Amino acid sequence: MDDAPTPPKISRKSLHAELVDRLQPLFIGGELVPGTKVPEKALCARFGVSRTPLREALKVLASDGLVRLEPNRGAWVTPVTVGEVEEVFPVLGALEALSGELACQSITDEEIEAVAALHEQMMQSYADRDLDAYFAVNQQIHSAILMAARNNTLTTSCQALSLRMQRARYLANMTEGRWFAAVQEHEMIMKHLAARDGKALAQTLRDHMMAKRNSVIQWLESQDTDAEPA
Amino acid sequence: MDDAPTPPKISRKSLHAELVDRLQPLFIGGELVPGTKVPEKALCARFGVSRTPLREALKVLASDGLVRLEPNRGAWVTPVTVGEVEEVFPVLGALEALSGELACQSITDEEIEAVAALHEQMMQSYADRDLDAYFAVNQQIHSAILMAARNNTLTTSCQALSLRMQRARYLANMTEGRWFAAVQEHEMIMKHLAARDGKALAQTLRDHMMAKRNSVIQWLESQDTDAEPA
DNA sequence: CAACGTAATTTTGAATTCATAATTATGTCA
DNA sequence: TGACATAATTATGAATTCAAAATTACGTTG
Repeated sequence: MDDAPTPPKISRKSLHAELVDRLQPLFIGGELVPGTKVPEKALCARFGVSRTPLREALKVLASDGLVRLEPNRGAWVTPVTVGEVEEVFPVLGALEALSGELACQSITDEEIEAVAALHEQMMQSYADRDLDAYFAVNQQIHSAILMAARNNTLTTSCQALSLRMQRARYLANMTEGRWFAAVQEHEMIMKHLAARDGKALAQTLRDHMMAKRNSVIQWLESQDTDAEPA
Repeated sequence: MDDAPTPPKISRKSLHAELVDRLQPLFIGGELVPGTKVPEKALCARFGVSRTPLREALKVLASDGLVRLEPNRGAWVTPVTVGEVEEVFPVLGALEALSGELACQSITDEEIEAVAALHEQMMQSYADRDLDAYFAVNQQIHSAILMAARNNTLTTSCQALSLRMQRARYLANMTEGRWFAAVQEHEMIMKHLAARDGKALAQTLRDHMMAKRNSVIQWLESQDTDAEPA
């Protein structure tokens, strides 16, 4: 039957790029723990590749800030510090604000409907108290807005920074109060997007980011004071 | 005398990082021409290194958008297209706007004086019609504001994008009118910074970026119509 | 037995090697 | 001569190898 009229992929991406994609989830998922060493040898074995492409991938991840390369001492998973979080969120806020403004200029009615559908789905996840599902859909919404901004550079920059913060956000169990507030912020986001009010959407997204920032920092600081006096 | 009480550098940075630093100027300086192939072999010979660290450096530069890696076809210098410029400048504008806002919150009187000195120097370069000096000091001013923002992530993101645009900006000979306008924009920037008016500085920096964007695009389009009908 | 110094081991960084893909050169035939 | 097919060459991607650095293990001495 399928005598290959379409080669599954004209050209598989190079090994190091594949590895970058496969390693990222390990950071988000918490398998690679901030502050610990990246087990080069184990990862080579796991993915069945030699050290050359793996080390190339680590260089790229290092330039994205996910790992830190210490000369002659290997690669370490970048620790999630209060300082880092304080730095990254404002930048992310500025970028998301821009994405909101641009999205309002270019988004189609169909795309707005699609975001609205995701929004409803997220509200359902909130009602169900399903945090994993909530996070996943939340991510999709921000992604969809980014897509509607029609700016690939912006998308790339956002995603790189977002990745760094996601490991923190995933760990940081939201409080009930913060979760409720986040949901309300998303109602606003949806409203401004539907009205194509770029200025308002930008400001709401920026505020949303800063609120997330505060939430994560609060959690980080509570962790510090919990763990320190052991 | 100096029997090494301080080793010049506790540890030299790794070869690939050194290469990244040494390759970047070749992009800005125009030695590596947009759209052409990166001469891997020649660069290895030039820097006296093997292909491994050079290829690692190329992976990093690719993730910064300076080169494009085509599987099995090597590395190509990313072409400077109208589309790219239209994408990057707004992002750069958002980031510089943030840098202005943050700088106003943290900058010291001494730092303001230092920027003012650079500003005067730039004005002198303008009076002298010394474009190279003007560009160099201009770069330093933006850098100083970024430094005053006290946000390393922001600095890194800005510089990576700025690098991509610099090759275009360097090529794009400013018109007399544009140069005059840029100088006036810088007068505003200086004024708002001295007054620590974050909002106003942010807006001015954003406008400044968009004006640069238009200038570069205009030049790019004039190039297209010049070159195409050969 | 604690602190230090030395040797063995492991890990890292970078050069080299090797298989494969792409490009160029050469030859053939209409 | 020009279009195509095939062979030679070169470039690329990734594994392997090797030297140097760091870490660990061990033994010595006070």
